[in-house]
Amino acid sequence: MATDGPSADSAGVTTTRKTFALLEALRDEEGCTITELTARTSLTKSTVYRHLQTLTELGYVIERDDGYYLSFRFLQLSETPRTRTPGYTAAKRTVFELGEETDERAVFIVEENYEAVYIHRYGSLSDTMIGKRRPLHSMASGKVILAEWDDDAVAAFLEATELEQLTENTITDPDDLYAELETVRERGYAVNDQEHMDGLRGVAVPVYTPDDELLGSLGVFGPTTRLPDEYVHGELPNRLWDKAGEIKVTLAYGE
Amino acid sequence: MATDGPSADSAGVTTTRKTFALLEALRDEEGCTITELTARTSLTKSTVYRHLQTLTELGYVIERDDGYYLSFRFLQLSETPRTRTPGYTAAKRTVFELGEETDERAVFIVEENYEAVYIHRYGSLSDTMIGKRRPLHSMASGKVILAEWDDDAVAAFLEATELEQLTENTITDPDDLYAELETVRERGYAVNDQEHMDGLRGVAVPVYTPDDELLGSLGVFGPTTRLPDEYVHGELPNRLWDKAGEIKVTLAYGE
DNA sequence: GATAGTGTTTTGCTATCCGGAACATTGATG
DNA sequence: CATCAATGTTCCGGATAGCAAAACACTATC
Repeated sequence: MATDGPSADSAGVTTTRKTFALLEALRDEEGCTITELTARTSLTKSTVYRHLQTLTELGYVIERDDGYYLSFRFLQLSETPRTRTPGYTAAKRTVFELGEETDERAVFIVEENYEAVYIHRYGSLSDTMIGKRRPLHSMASGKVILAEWDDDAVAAFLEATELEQLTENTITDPDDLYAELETVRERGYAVNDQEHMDGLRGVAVPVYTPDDELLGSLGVFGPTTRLPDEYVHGELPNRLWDKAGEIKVTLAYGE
Repeated sequence: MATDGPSADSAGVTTTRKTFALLEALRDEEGCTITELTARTSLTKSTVYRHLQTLTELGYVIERDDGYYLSFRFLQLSETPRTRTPGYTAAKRTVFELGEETDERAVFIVEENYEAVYIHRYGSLSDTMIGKRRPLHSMASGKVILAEWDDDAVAAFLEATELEQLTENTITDPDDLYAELETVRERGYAVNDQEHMDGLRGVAVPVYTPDDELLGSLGVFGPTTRLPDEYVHGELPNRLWDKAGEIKVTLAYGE
């Protein structure tokens, strides 16, 4: 069931909301029939059919014998933000190298609408996580990004969001978060110590452009058994700083 | 000016077409103001405003001081097809390795609606090409894919499309294409010899799943000066076969 | 052949979307 | 400060586009 579907209480263009409810149902499960999409959305059969026909004509949905699929044409819409700045493209290559060198999951994450968004990721073949959104406060990468903001900006974030408790370790008290961000600023890196998911640790550093603007956050995560304290506070941040510096150099001097 | 916008002659849900006209205008140029989008689309100012507000509420568009931007949320829609099969994810890593090893542009391409679509690419920081669509007949990767089809399927393709002439070398005669596909089948690889763009050569091979289904096409391309005949017909296809085989093995036995 | 399930088309109704106009805001200029 | 132009935001009445329900067509199964 698509979670971002149209709501009767929402303003705006209702037809557009219905279209996206349908697209999100397909996002969550491809190859659905019209009957299945009717069940997954709160739309009627003929509305589903009509929207699908339109989306198919526009090239955003593919109809096959067994059902409907999202088209690769959405790549054109997603690559526009993902290549918004050459830094994002440079980070892609770095994430790959980092993943290979550490033999762990490597990620490049940015913030959008107060959420951490996976832009690039090196890891398993199954779930690429790209495009997925996570709370800023419970991730090393998110904390790195928050640490770049002044207190007013962090206060606005706290006003607009809730410090959701995901594990026993998750920071849920604003004062604790301010203190943690201060630690991140001093250290130059952030650690997620099972704050997002039990058994998982992560380290992240900020990535700056040659103009010293924050580009995003470069991070590595893995099971606690493979990321002990000495590594998390020693070699790993060092390696991440090196890699972040490589991105900066690539941007300053070209490939 | 968005090229896939709504047309007065089209059937279907007109409101949805207007929404996508707007999204495509933003795809082509980000950071536009309402006035600019009104000029770029044939929509009126209040329609533009209304749709943008809806898209912003849905999280697909971001409003900033200087204009409107596409959200990373589109990654969620594009990653669904791009991770439709683990083979595509495996191909991503291989494309990177291939690009690094050859020091050329490396690509993984699939077919959708009779067009070649760049799914993964290793190359310059500027234009990543991902999501872009190209004619099948003028690309090595496209010819590899066409060579996998039987004559009926190729005939249907020829019926539905036009063999557009892009360079002097482009194949524009159906009989020539059939002959070329036969050559591709015999050789096991395809060459694009300045058929798509003057000065550019490419080589591509098919990538198969462990079930021997066609996954897509793995290719390398670069300027003719760097891709001479001996390389194009010798070491390069060999390397591509090796890499394609690696994908197959990865899929068969895991990472 | 009959039947159930699913996809496609039809159709009348009305609410939604639209576009034009009014209004609000902002920045620049004198 | 006042004025003005440009741009963004809201309002509003009308009509048509979108809707949902129903009818119809198609397919697979027994």
